[in-house]
Amino acid sequence: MGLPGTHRMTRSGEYAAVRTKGTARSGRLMTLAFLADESPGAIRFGFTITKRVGNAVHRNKLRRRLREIARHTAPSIQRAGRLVTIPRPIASEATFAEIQSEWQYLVRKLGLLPPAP
RNA sequence: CGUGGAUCCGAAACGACCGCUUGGUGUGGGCAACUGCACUGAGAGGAAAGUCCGAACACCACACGGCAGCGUGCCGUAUGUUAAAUGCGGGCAGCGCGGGCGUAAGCCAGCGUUGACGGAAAGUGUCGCAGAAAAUAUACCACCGGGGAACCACCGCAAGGCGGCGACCCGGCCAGGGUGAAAAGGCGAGGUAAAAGCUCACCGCCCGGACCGCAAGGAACGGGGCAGGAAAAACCCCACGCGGUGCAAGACAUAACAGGGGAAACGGGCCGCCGGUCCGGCCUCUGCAAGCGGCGCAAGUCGCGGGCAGGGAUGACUCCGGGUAUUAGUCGCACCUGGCGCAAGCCGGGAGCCGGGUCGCAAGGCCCGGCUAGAGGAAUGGUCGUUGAUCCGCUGGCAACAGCGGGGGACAAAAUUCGGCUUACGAAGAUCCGCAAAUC
RNA sequence: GGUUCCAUAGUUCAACGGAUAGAACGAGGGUUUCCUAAACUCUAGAUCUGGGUUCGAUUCCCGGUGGAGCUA
Repeated sequence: MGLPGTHRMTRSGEYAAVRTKGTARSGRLMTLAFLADESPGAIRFGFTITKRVGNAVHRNKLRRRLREIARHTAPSIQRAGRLVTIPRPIASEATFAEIQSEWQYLVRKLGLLPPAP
């Protein structure tokens, strides 16, 4: 899994709820969707990597990079909820720094982090 | 030297920081499930891929009979506990190369290469177009022989005669007919009115076959005028093999009725169908028996009842593309109150490798010990730095190459395990072999 | 993971192993109309890919690619 258990999303119902009820922000490389939880708790992350991205090796690589970014950013996010990341196929060709900066930019647009100084 | 093929090796290296899954030990929390911390070990491939074969293993009733269906298909041998498969050797057939013999048809040996390589004289069906004809060899054109209307020429006064051409009829009849992927033995001679294996020589072919070979098969010799085109990756026939389903198989958590008979109307399973059979249910009988009640001081006896069903609170889980309504199942804890059941939990350790012992001449057999990835919205990683196989650009140089800059490894990731097959794949290296040679 | 199946014009479907691979809708051009629609007419356009069997392959066989269904 790559993330502590409290930060995981494991059921397809959760993904569906976030995509239909949550608010989404799109960038050049990916789309982020967020759904706030009523009760307090930790932020939970999910990743949807479609087969259009490539074969299993490329999908694994991309998911691990996104997971690593989320792992480093998670302590800064105070709100409870569920956040789904859906990258576009071109994201597999981007560098780690490009993915990281866009992901954090989209997270700020969703109001989960204070604006960049 | 170049180039091609096969097999093997190999799958960039090192470091720092931050993480994930999991085994063990210690320790803390919790009733438990579980969870925190510390230390220590393990953590993708040669194809993990495609899912094309096979095996292990598991369950279904240890696996019944027939039909259907599916698979395999030259021979020997080795490896593979068996299988799938692979290696080696051989046979036959096709193609290519050059050579020898022969007037030629053709034959002979050699080298290379290819072959899903049982059967087309068991049966059914197919062979478009073209062509006279496409599988029963018939009709047609043309040819040859006989008869011969009409017409023409000649002779004759005429009747008529003779000759030519010849519709048509009878017979010969497959040698010729520019087609086609394929045309029904070839070639030479004889033969004939013209022809034809009609006859003969040679060659080919078919049948039998001494003998050789483990076998596939080869073959001296003898016989036969020659039938029998192709395709079975068309149906099919023959031989051999196959019970079904796949880890989403399944197992676990003491026990919680047993046996006989009947009916043949029900359900399920063994295989897709039929037969046959098994299990369950139904009816009935016998035995045992929880519980309740009556009688009895008691042992006991009589009757009812009945052999697994019902309800509730809370938390979580299973399931779900979305919505509404409703419901089911499971787990832990607390309940009557245990069990059953269970998709949650847990197991799924099988097979392989290494070492030792022992038996054996050996190949190898047996025993013991150790090692072994176990994830599951799916771990095995992320970032940075150094080095750099190779590549790109620029400059210099005839060239090898040198300098500077850039980029930085191919294909592709376990999902029960193992053996094969197929497909994908960067660089370097190792071994063997071919692109021939020799003889007649 | 396992298992079953499919692939033909832009789309939906045809085609005993033998035409120039056919039809409908769609597309483009033309006729008609003041213009459009409708109608009529013409045209273009395809066998997923690589081998094999066969005289000949969309069809039969074997690899590959892509896609779909079933299975808790």
